[in-house]
Amino acid sequence: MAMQNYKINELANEFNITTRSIRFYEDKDMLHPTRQGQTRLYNESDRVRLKLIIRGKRLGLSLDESKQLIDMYQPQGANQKQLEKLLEKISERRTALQQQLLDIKAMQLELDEAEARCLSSLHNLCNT
Amino acid sequence: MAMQNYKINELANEFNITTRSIRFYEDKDMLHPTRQGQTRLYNESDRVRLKLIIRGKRLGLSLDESKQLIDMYQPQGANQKQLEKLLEKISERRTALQQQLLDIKAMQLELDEAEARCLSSLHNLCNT
DNA sequence: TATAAAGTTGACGTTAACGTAAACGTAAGT
DNA sequence: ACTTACGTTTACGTTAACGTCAACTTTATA
Repeated sequence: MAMQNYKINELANEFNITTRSIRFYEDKDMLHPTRQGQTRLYNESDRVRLKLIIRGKRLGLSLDESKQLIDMYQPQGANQKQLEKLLEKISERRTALQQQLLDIKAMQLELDEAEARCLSSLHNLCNT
Repeated sequence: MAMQNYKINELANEFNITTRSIRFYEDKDMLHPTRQGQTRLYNESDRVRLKLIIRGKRLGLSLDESKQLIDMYQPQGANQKQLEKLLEKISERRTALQQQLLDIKAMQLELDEAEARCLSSLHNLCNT
């Protein structure tokens, strides 16, 4: 089973983004496609990284934050200090995620109330 | 019990943002302080709106999106069409929140794995 | 072989969300 | 009266994350 390859447009379609964005991410050193001639070829690893970038965006992360997160996932030749720093960052991220969970719950409740008021208003409009 | 009032700096401190931001939000029509002389005075309603803005930011919403959400919460003199549009938007928001929940869970798992690898690497460093 | 389709690299434009600085008014403490 | 702190407006600066040409090459296809 040969390593799966993707052309830039395939990825752009799959994730519903522009090729411009994909090249931009490469510029930011977040993707590292090989070349066939001058054409970019992406492998599965790049695809995963792209997926993580998109997910990060949905959670409101900046590209820099996503990059840091992604880079954390393979602590290759990291020394002790770097590893401890990573653990710190992981912990911070976890805290942020917890907060986001709370925020989501709160916002869901407010949506419920807003919806109720909307429906009530609609009902009133019919009965007057 | 008189209506609670806040000065711009009190709010800035409470939410850990700059007064510049608060004035900016007013410019965007998201806050409506009264004036005492030329000084701004914020009431509880403004404070709540500010809280919603901040929460929106933590979830990655743009100011425009937050504004729309906040404006939804009081469908005052909305007609039927507007109310139905609101219900639609509420539903969309809910969907987005659901996706964010999934994203958070996924990211939490990945943080777990990343942490495990970090700890393992640290352990290896000690035993070699 | 022509011609369209998809790829490339610059380079400049754009929008959001403030930061920052200038230039000024006002109110409190010493 | 003087300073210090806080308030104001106006306006230009900045960063992130792309969009949008332009000018070109390569690949696929009729």
